[in-house]
Amino acid sequence: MSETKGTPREPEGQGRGQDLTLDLDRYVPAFITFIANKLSNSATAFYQRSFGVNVTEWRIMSLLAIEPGIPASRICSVIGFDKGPVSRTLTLMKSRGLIAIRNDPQDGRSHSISLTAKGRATHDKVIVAALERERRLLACLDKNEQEVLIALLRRIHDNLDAVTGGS
Amino acid sequence: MSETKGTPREPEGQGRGQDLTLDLDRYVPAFITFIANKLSNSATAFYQRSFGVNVTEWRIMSLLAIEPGIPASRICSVIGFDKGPVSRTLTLMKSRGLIAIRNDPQDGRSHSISLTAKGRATHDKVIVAALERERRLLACLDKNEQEVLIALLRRIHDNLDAVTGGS
DNA sequence: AGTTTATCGTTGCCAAAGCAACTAATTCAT
DNA sequence: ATGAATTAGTTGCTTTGGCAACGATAAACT
Repeated sequence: MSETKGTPREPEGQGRGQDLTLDLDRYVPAFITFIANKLSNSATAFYQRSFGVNVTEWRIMSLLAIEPGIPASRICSVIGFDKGPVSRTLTLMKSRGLIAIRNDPQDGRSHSISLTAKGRATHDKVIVAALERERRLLACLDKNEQEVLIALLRRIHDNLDAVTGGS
Repeated sequence: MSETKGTPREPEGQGRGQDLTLDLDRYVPAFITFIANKLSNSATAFYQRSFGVNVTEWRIMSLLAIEPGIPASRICSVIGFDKGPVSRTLTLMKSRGLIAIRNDPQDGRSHSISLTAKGRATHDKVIVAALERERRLLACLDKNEQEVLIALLRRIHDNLDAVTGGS
């Protein structure tokens, strides 16, 4: 308010002086958090209602379809979740017959996790809905813009240590 | 695995047939969720330790600095949170002297919320750290790429109804 | 070999946030 | 003007997910 937008030096966006504020139309952490929360909430509601799985379970299933036989630690690092919730979710999924957990003969601490036939069948249903949801989300961008977005997000993803590590 | 990557029709990325799987290197919802979770977790840990506020409190403060005197409903819609947690957080912030809540003389249900001097002082400290965190996050992109990312995220943000609404 | 150290996973505990039910207040419709 | 519908915010309940402590196994270092 006290700052005139009349000098649009391209990379400005905040007031200088004593009334420094965020520009919420350009603040990336807020954007990403907002989008992610809405996506996860609506995905859980929809997947739960339609297929009886929540988003976390779906993410685990989608990874197990790609990399069968992985241990829990691999799931944690790929989906970025703590091992506590992952362990609990795996226990639940096993009890529902979605996954099989075998001991790793090489390492008594580790396990080999994979989808059962039932888990695979559920996966094959959910993935159709998941891809359709992504398609709708990205429908506001043309094909090239989608590629640009994916490339930029991947670089941000790979740069997260710059924020989460050294604080 | 059963699909040869030898026919790279640009917009492929998934196997066809019975072993349809996600391509996690190109699946936007997973990227965004991963990034958002890591950002929020590390932000809360850092802001809590350094300034005694969590990320939700910081988001509310940053909005109150921009739009003093708004009601809670406005906070909910801008930060994308449910009114329950927002109400509880506001109560806590008031008890700590960060914000003032006055009754709206026009509407007995509504309130006018604003930062106190103490809240403003905290805001002015946190924002420096927040901008520095964003700077580090985006340091892997050049200035133009950052602009592109912001524009694309804004369009995704504005398109969320396509996924959260009709399903 | 034996002791330390590191890793995998489980569990207890807690904070964060959504949903639903509710109260109070306002607006809308007759 | 009065009853119906809407809206603002509070509160109870539940789910989700992180952190820390732990037990069990494996690796590393004398």
